[in-house]
Amino acid sequence: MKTNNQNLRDTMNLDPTDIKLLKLLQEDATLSNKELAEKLYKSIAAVHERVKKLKKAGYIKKTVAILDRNKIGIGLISFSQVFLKNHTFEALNEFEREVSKFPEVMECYQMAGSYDFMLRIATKDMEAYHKFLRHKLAVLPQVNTVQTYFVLSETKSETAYHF
Amino acid sequence: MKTNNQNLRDTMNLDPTDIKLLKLLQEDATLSNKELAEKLYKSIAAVHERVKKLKKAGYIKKTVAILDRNKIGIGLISFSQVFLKNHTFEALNEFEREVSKFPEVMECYQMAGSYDFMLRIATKDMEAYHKFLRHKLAVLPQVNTVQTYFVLSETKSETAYHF
DNA sequence: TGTGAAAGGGTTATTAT
DNA sequence: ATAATAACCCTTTCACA
Repeated sequence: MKTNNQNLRDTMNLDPTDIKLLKLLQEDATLSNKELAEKLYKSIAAVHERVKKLKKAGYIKKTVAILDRNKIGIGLISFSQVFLKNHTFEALNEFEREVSKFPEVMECYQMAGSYDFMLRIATKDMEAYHKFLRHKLAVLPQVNTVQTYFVLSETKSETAYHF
Repeated sequence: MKTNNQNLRDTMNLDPTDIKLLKLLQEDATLSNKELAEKLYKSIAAVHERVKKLKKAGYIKKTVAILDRNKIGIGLISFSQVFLKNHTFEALNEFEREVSKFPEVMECYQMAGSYDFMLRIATKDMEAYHKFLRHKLAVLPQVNTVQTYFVLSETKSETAYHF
């Protein structure tokens, strides 16, 4: 099974129809096979088959609803640059594992350059961020320093890649 | 119409079922009303009605497919801190408007603190990033300096908020 | 791979409670 | 606000090109 999947992923080639399909679905995943078929000048069955393949091959990782974060009480986004005390394999791994468990951490990236990790953090407000920093992030034994920048306003927030 | 919508948005209160619904859909928007109804111990019609309301009221902004960016040839993510030459209302607005048009810019945030904007940029590779910087971003007349940090690896990437 | 048709299931509007 | 019904549309599969 594992081998099969891997083979599919590595060998699958996207034709122009697949690319259009992916572009449409990453903008609006509620499009029905019928609607997609019309836009692509293909039959419903053909579209259905392609979408199934693209999912199986891992091109489509998941389909999700994007919520209005302010309406659900997520009022503060911040970016934290985290410097670790040391850069052993174990320290990096352990930090990644632990920090990924925090629900406030939406994204975690290991960075090239002057700091080690960049986190995008979503909290209700400044007080919630403060608690997160004091009781969760700063408490991790691998962490040396944390530098946080707060978002004033969100101008663009896109999930669809241009390719 | 506009007034109606606005009223709906501002006055709608979420009960525990709405919250569970939103949480389920932001993890997996392919769940059918039937599946949601089973998980929430409600009727299909009730779930259908709630989802419709939550969309209309703007809680659910859109539903999208999340693609595997490496498979579609987006190999480089970078964060750019952008400092503007001046901070007039017009300069800020004009920068936001122009930078949002670039497909490489996935996210644009105005920041509190020492720099003005934070961009998350997605490109095929370093060469594509370089072209973007030289011919698009650095060319904007409002831009003073750009400091870019490159992502080595993505440890966590989540679209679902914890609320 | 793509097509068209058939069967089954899901979605949606309507009704009533 | 929820439940039940019915009509409709969509998804899914299959035989065939």
